Amino acid sequence: MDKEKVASVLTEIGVLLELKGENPFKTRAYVNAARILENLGEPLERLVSEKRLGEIKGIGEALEKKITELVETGKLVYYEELKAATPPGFFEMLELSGVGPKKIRALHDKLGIETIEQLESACKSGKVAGLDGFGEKTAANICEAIQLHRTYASKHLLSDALRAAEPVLENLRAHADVIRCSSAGSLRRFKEIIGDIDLLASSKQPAEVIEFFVSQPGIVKVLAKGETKASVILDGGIQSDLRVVSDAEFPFALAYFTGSKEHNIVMRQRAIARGLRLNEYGLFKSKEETRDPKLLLPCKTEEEIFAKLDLPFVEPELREDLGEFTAAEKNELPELIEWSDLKGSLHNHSNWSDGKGSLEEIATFMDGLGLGYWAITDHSKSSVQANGLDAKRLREQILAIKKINERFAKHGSEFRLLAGSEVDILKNGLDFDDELLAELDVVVASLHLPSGDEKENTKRLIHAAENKYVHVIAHMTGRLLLEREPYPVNIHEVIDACAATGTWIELNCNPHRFDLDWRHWSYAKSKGVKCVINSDAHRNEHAGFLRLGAGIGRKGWLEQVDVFNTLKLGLLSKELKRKRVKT
DNA sequence: GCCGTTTTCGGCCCGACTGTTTTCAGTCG
Repeated sequence: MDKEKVASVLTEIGVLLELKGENPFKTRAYVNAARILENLGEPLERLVSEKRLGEIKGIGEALEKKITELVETGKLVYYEELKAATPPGFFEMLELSGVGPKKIRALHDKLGIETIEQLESACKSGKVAGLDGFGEKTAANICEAIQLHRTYASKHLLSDALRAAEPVLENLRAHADVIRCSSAGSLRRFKEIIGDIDLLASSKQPAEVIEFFVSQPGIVKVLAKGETKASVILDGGIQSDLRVVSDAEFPFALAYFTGSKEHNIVMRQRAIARGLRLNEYGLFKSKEETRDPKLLLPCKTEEEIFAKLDLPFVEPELREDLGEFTAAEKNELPELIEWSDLKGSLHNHSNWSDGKGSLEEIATFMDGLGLGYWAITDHSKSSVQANGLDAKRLREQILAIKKINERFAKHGSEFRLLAGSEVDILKNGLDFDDELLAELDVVVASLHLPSGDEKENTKRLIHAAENKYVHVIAHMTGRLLLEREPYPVNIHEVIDACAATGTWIELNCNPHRFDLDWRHWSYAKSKGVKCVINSDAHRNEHAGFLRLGAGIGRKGWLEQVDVFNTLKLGLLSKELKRKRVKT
């Protein structure tokens, strides 16, 4: 069993233990172990066979035994027994807002409820309201939560969350009673999937700001409203929480609510180790929890908080407790890429295949954005559904691009279109022969029809990387966020092959993809593999994806030097030719 | 269930909001 599956079993055990009413710290140990495995730098099988699992902090005797059983036998008796003893409907009930393990347990023990449907009818018949610790209001809230659960999915794409959050933030910023405000949480950390939108503001009149917030246009429902905090559902079904604090508290609250939870725990521990206490209200000279202003070590910004804990500023995208503290202590934090470093995109479409604009329109638009180049990589002939180009049409397109470039040159513009192809990786090789590929400026290779077999997919991708005319492996895993799982592929083996052949890997910045996942870039980087942040544009507006892609690149610790489409055209062209010369 | 340069046992981050409570439990982040 591979580490992703092992990790998901451990996470599920965590949930099962929670439902069982186990010690919450025991629960956390399982969830924590799952996280450790997901971010493992080396193959889990090797750790197991060399009996080195126990050396990892957070994995003790019991977890080592269970993980070993999972890896070696593909199952775990403990997990199966736990699962058999838990009604499957519990998991769905847990997704209801306001319903947690304790309530589920009580509802089951006293009313025998095992499914959402039974829960709904028990609420309606008044049975729930009659229970100890429950009441009319709770029953009504559960009914509403069930409705919301059915209407809205609870996870959202980063791009959707940004689109919903930006106007609200803008309005808050313009409000006279708001001193500072910011997004926080997973949105500020630029996670590819967002649960809800966390917002933070500072003000001397918190109640006024809360009132203003809940009266924003496009709010479907106000879930909760207090003096300093409110939760709403925005149009489109995304929940948004606003917290209002004093301006002195703002940097502490911003750091706290930005998280991640794991990052915060380390920050608190660093404070404790220095005889201080850190919480959302401040950094205090105290050995106990406090918010006594007399003990406060004032900080105007997050930078100052980090400095008082002997650290340089850690960018929000890095705050996942995935190595940022070690790097910060050694003063080795990366200088993260900025989206304005990007000079163009090497994977895009036109109306010659399934894109929207003509070559001329695309060139004019991208030049107008101030970009230096834009590759046209329409689909190859096997992608019939996308109107893929055959060899004849591709050669016509190369000529058409040449003419457009001549016109740009004549008018003194340095902007250029690059002639390319997104060539399909088929079962028996690439969709075009080498002779044609050699005529292109840039070749992007994609696996559009993967098999269900990891070995087969891996082999095909490696084969593509080994072709000296292929510059870039595009959207390596084929995932569609919240829609489709990645196809099975051994990512490390493909990265190794790219390293050996000088092939670049794409960070596809379509917000449904963000593929290759940011979690794999540190490995790619360690192998010296270069990244290309591509918008995979099918219409001109998609150039805006580059901003999102750069943000995901930052999450993957990428710097300008790691990303080849930060190069100016002259240097890029040299790099594009290098692989062909080398082999 | 994990962990330990004070500890091998007793901690493990902690506060706001809600609803049900007359002082707190559950949930959430």
